[in-house]
Amino acid sequence: MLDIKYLRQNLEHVRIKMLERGQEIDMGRFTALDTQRRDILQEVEVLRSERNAVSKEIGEKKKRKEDATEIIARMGEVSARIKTLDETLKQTEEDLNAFLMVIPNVPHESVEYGTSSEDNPVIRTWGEKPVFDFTPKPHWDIGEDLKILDFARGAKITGARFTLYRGAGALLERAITNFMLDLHTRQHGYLEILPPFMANRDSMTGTGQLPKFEEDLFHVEKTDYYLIPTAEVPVTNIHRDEILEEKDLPIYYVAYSPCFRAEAGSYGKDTRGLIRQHQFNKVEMVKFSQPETSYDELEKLTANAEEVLKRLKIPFRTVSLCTADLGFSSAKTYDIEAWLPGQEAYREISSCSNFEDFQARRGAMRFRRTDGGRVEFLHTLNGSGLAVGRTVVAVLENYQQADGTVVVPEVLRPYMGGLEIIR
RNA sequence: GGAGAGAUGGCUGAGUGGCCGAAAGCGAGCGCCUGCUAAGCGCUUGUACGCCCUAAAAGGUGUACCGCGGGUUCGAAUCCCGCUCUCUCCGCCA
Repeated sequence: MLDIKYLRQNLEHVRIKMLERGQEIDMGRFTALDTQRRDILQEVEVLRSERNAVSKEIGEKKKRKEDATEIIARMGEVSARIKTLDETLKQTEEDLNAFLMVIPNVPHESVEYGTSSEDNPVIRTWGEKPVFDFTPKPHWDIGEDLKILDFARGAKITGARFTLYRGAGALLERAITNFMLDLHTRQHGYLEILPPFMANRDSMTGTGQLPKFEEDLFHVEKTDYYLIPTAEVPVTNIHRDEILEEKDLPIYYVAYSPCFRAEAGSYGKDTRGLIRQHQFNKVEMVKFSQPETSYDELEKLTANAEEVLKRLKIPFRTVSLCTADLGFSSAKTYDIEAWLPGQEAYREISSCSNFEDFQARRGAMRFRRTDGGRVEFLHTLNGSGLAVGRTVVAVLENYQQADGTVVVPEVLRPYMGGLEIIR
């Protein structure tokens, strides 16, 4: 959510920034609601003030056994008026809030203007693409041939976009997860979290999934709960409605979780393989920082995610999302794209974002300055470190051999009982 | 699933209709005192929103907030209703 005072004072600037994202915002409606709210607020507060004063007077009169029936009657009318105004005020605030809640974040000044993912500038490229003396296979063929991925049975058990892992496949997924958690906790200074895999409406609203993107979520019937689409939701909401001490910042958390996405509107896209599933595993890094250091933290966070691919020796490139491709809550996002030889394409494997105070404002996440004691919104960041299923894809495709077997990356072998080749 | 108890400021804990944004203690901050440390003394110590002032802060002022949402009343932390969460006991269960 944007700062309402900032919005008031920068109407045109925000309008243009939203247009760059491809969003038309009706600023007239905002101004009307905002003005109406303040007008009613002022009127009702004057009346409340009067009621407070006179009620005190009534109390004193009664104590002195004086007659107060006349002013009691008058205050009855004032109270009735307050009640009416309160109802209008409540409605206006709801409308205003609903309006603000669906306005995306303002892109950071360093974010380039663009109209699609084609316009995302490449920031850096790492690694040598493997050269094969045979035609590399896509991971779904590799996985099925080795009997480590079973798409047909996943679909039988549940439905499309669900996969059954077997044997070395299941072990590989688990090994990658543990390797990444160990790297981030032991080398990069993150505290491991194991969060709930369902979250309530307030949490979903805090991080920005709701109210706008309800159709992307799985809702659990007869409850207020949603399956989390990413560990970002429960982990960022750890500090919802809290005031932290500045000395405790920055805070680094890392969490493994399964992620559940309805993938509405992606019919026909990536229908084969592990790339786009309704359920997948992810290791997520989440940071809380002071505003002045959040962009340094974003660079470090992105480097932490890249380090996973470097250690796995998988080629990748990092792009900066342009205005049109930027997520709803994000001010700036780097996507890390791993090279997939089977598809001859770079595919997203991590997304690292700085939300600035956008989520903090929605979720009332604040901190108190050591110097001066002022309370301010903090900045939240997160990034995949990495998407586990897609890392399995990258390993299978980059480490495949002519005979259909797959070499296990060296850093994963300790996590797989020393296994060197999946055959 | 059944029965009961509870939810107050950073923490502990008073408060059963007006004198309560809220006692007291602890903690924290500032100052005084003491050769250092400790003790002692004094003061300060929530958040949000609106308005005034300001370049912006600071400051002033008003309103709201005692788990959340309604209700009664001139007036609610306090009375009534609903909900959520926590704890205890019973049942069930990994």
